[in-house]
Amino acid sequence: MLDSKILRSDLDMVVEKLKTKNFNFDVDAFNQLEERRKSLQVSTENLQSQRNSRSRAIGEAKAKGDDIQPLLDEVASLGDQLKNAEGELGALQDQLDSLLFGIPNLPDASVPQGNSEEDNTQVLTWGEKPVFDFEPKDHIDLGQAIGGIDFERAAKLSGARFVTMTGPLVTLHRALIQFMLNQHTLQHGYTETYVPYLVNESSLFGTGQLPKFKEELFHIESENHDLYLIPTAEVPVTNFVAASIVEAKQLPLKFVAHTPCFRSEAGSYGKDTRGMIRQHQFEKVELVQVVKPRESMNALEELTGHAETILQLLGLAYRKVILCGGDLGFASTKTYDLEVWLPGQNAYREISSCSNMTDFQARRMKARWRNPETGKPELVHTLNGSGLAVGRTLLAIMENYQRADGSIEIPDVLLPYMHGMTEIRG
RNA sequence: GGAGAGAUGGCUGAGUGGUCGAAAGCGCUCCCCUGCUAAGGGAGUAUACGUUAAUAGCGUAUCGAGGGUUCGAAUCCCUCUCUCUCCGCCA
Repeated sequence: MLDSKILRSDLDMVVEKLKTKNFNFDVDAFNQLEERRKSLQVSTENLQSQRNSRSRAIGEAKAKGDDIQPLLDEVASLGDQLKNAEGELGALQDQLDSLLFGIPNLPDASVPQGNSEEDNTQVLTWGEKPVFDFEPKDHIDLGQAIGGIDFERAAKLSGARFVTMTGPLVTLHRALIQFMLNQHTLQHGYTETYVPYLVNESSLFGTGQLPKFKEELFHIESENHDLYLIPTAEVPVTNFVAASIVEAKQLPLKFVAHTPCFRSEAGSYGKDTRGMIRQHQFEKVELVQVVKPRESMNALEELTGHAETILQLLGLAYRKVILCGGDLGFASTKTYDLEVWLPGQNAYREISSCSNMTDFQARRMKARWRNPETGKPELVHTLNGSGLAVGRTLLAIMENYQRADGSIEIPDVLLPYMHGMTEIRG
């Protein structure tokens, strides 16, 4: 959510910046609503003021033992007028709110113009793409050869976009999670957290998934419950600081959480239908930071670096891009995507997305810190990034570490977690 | 699942219809005193919105959330959420 003050004071700048995010702001509609809101608010507050002073007078008169009936007659019509005015103002405020809630965060000046993935700018590439003296398979064929990855079985249980895995590949999957968590807690200074996988509407509003992106969520509604499956650990973890004031000396807060993520993938029919790239359910190790506003851009570099370290330690070639305005997420002011090289697809594919949300989520969540310089509570900045998406990391390892006979070598850093296994074969 | 208690400012906690944005204490800030430290004295100390050149004044809202009663609600009524205690059940 943007600061409604800058909408009023610097609307042109806001509209201009939103254009780079391909968001067309209806200036006329906003101005009209604003005008009406202003006059209605003033007149409503006048009525409230009258009511308050009259009521006080009645109280005083009563205390003195005077006859209050004439005073009561005077205020007889005030109640109805007030009720009308308050109702009208409330309805108008709701309209303005729903407008405001739907406006994305403003992009940083360093964000390139553009409409789609193609316009993202590459910052760097790391590592050597593996060279094979045979035709590399994709993870689906590899999984089939080794056994243990079964999409049809999952379809029987749940439907499309699910998978069951059995055997050593699942051990590798678990090893990845352990490795990532250990790296982030022991080397990068994050605090490990355990969180609910079902969250309420207000949490999702706080991080920006609601009200605008409801169709992308799994909604659990029953007689006694109204909850959503988390699409990412960002939601529960970032909301740790919702409706609170954090002491300056506690910042930055750095949390890491391993959770499943659930996404309905509505609107992505026909996209990545094969394999494990795009699933309704996947595991992710998520990094979240809560920082002082001044430090958030540095924190984004740091956090992205932490995700990159995982790729580097796993020896996976990747490239780092800055998302262009059109590809940038709703709540983000700047996002780095890390794209891992997949030999089976002969392409780089997203494996991590690291974003600085500045005060956008903090304002929705009312997450603040006490600034010692002013003594006042001010909004914090929040950041998050995948460190990494585990399912995609698993298939990246399968495809990058495959051998001619279809077996898969285990990267060195994972060996301590594989209880003796050095390779996986069918 | 059954029975009961509760939710007030950064924190603890008073307040059961009127001048209450809210006593008191703690914490914090500033000042005074005191030859260190400690102790003591005084003043200040919520947030949002509107108006405004203004972080000055003034106005409005906010005592878990939403509704209601009333001229007037932290206080009374209803619904919901959450917390705690006891009993039962249970991974």
